[in-house]
Amino acid sequence: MDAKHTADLVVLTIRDDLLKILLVVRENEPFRGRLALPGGFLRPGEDLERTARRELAEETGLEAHQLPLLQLHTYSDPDRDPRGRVITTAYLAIAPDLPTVAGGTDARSADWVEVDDSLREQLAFDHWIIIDNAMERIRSELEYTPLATSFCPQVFTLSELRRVFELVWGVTMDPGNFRRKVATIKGFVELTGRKRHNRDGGRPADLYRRGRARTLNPPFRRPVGAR
Amino acid sequence: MDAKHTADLVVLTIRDDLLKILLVVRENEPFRGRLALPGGFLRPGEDLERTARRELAEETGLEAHQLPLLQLHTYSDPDRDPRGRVITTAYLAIAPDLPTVAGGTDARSADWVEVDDSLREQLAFDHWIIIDNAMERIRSELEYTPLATSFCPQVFTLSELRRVFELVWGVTMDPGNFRRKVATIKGFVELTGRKRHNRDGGRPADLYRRGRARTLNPPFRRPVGAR
DNA sequence: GTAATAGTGTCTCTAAGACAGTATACC
DNA sequence: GGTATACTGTCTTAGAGACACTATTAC
Repeated sequence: MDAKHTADLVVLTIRDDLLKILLVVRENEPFRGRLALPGGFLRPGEDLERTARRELAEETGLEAHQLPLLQLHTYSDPDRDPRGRVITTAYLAIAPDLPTVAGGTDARSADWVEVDDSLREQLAFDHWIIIDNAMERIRSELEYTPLATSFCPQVFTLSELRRVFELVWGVTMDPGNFRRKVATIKGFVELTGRKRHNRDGGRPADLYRRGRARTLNPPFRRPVGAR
Repeated sequence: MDAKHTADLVVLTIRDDLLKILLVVRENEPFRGRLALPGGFLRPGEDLERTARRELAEETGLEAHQLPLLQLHTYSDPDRDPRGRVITTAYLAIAPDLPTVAGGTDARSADWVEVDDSLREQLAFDHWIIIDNAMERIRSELEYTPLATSFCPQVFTLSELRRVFELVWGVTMDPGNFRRKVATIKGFVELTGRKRHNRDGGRPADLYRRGRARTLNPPFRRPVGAR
């Protein structure tokens, strides 16, 4: 049988010291007016990753040519879309805090919503399941891959990096042990030699950039009590 | 745009002390006569996991109602199928050594092929990429999930379980350390109390069954030099 | 007894967690 | 000086790897 196919995006960032997801208000039926993941239909000649990038730009104004996309999962319940047979593949994008986004053609507006809040909303389609699955995947990816650095700008402090782990896992971590742990993982981060001064005083922090490692060895272990 | 959608299966087992994958010889064009993953087209009312189960039964005679399927990745290159726009979602199934399989309707024959051999064959479509990605995924899953027990029958010895890790990772492991490691992971395996006697002598081995853990804590660490 | 396989104990080293102490900034 | 943030060191414990040793079978 023939089906339509969409790519939906879970776009995450840290803003105001909170973990936030990019959601759009649907402009068209079905679920007009509801919050939804940005995304849209596959076009001829495109693969799904290109669809995801194009829709992200169209719906939110985020140009993401260099943003790495991670394919998450494909949802194919026959009844998941009231319009008929629509299969969707979810992609993950993580960005450092970005300028406020603007709605594009398909969506009335695009905004950052705290992830926990988004899961309490009435979302369009099965999007709450997609977000829920995505969050569990991200919590796991933090253990074994340098994904956490995707939340940080090009150069960052270890406090910023630690905050990513704390927000995603819902824990607090000892700064000293975190620093030592990061240092034992080869290729995770590199010293830049520069420092960042704080407004309110305090010792200036060393600035780091991402390393070349594509996998963390040894991996992080999610603390007991973490999400 | 509309597209056709297929589910393809990476079915693995250990036979003759080798890691083997289930492949079919294609009965129809395109790629008639070539080896391919079992799989086929989505039908109305089915989700992709049901498609995968149905095709597995039709093409290979394997009834897999209770076999857990793990969704791997969706492949959507516009040119991946010469017939036109066909997107495929790959699923993983792992089975303990099974009775020899027979070809079904769509496929001339189904047979177990050593995985490394399969990657040297000229496979249909992009199936070598799917297998390659699947193997990397499995190597990773062994670290964090009880997937290894899926290769074993309901009750098994620790030597059998250790052999799964050795074959998938391409290493040899110290039996004593492996035993101690397995014991520290809560809910990974449980003692049955029974023992298995060997033909050629040797101390009888304790028999275990899978535990309830869905994630390994602490996880295994892939030895250096492992695949 | 020997050969074969299963299982235990011990020693060393790495890594994790708790937490005290030091360093460098702003005020 | 006080406060705030960044970083270092030390102690204890858990886990990994190497490897010697004991246990139980077939022959």
